Amino acid sequence: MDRYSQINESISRYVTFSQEELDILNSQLEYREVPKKTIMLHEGEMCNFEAFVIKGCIRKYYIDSNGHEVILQFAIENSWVSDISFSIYEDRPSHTFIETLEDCELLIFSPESKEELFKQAPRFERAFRILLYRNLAVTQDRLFNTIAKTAMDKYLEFLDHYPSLPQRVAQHYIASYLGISAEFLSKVRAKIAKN
Amino acid sequence: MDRYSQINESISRYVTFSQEELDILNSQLEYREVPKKTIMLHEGEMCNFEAFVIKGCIRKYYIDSNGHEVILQFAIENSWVSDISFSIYEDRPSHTFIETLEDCELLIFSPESKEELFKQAPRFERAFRILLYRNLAVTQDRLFNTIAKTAMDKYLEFLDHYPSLPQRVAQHYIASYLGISAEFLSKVRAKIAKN
DNA sequence: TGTATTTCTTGTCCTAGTTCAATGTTTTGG
DNA sequence: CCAAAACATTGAACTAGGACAAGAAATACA
Repeated sequence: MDRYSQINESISRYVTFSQEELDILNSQLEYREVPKKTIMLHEGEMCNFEAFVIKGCIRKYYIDSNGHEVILQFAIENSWVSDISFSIYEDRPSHTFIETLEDCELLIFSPESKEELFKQAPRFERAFRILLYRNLAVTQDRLFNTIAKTAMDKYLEFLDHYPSLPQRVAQHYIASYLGISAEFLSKVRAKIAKN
Repeated sequence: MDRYSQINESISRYVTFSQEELDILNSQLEYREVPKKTIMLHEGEMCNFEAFVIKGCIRKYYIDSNGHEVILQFAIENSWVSDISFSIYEDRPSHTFIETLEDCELLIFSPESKEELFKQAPRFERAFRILLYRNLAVTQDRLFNTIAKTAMDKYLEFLDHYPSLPQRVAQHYIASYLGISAEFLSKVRAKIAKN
């Protein structure tokens, strides 16, 4: 199976592209294997990549000045990860980290290669806008859940949404994603197990 | 002052457009005045507009099946409001409402007019992609704050970010936006006032 | 202008979730 | 294969914030 088949299928989901256009896309991507527990973006650094996950799992997280760590995203197969917060609140840099949790196979855009893609095949602007739209909708949904739901409901919804992750990543990462303590998640799971 | 000056300035912030292109943009927009307390999008409805606020204030909120109401966004001057959640979780329609809180002057896209814009002037794809990018960054930042910060810190940050809103909207709306109860926000404010 | 409605405050009691600490379990890597 | 480290569980004490209720203040509107 070809290295680009997943990304081509993923990007074709909402916009149809010719083989020629897909070739341009593929030519702008760099394939990279990254071993697990590699920090790809350190705090304070500017994120100069956008990665599509062919295989593996990545977490993106913030740490604030009080040491609060929150996982903002798990990126698994067929999803994208990057940091876009750099330019928003210039005064207080958002201490974002991006770290592989498993050995990963990635396809990587640099800012330049993405621009070059848009230049050579402008219809990709549209596809990436739609992807972004969906990303925003998911984030809003998650914000709502975080505010309105109990820990139990949040965890059940998480299982629904990412059924494979509890087998793949440490439980305290899931707790951090859900915005609850690792201990309390453990108690929630105990309660679920009893029924 | 021209009805379109604000939107033209706003859209030109990250991409430079010719007057001709801006004219195309403006020709696709419908100007509409909407009185306060008008619900522009009811639960279950599909959102068929995207509105730029020239003047006024709008809230967008969810209500879940347990009656939890959460304000997802305040849209004030020079910002956009729309609902994009329709297509994400098709099975459980997201009960989103969009309501004016003040008398509003708006510029409105229908899905068709936006498509027409992109057809006539494709470079707007880019500008709207960048706007979306920023929107996503703001939403992620807010998710982080919601999870990691105390009610007090969230309110102080809110004041910083939306200094005019406490004078413009009811306090319990702000509480709902912050994910805390109206009563507790009142206590937080009392504590701030004491120092 | 006065009445009704909405909004805000304050107090009391209560609970979901946190923190800390101790113990057990699993994973890692030499 | 073993030791060290990371991870998970459980319990006890605590706290941020919620729910409810009742009164005060502000707004709307007839």
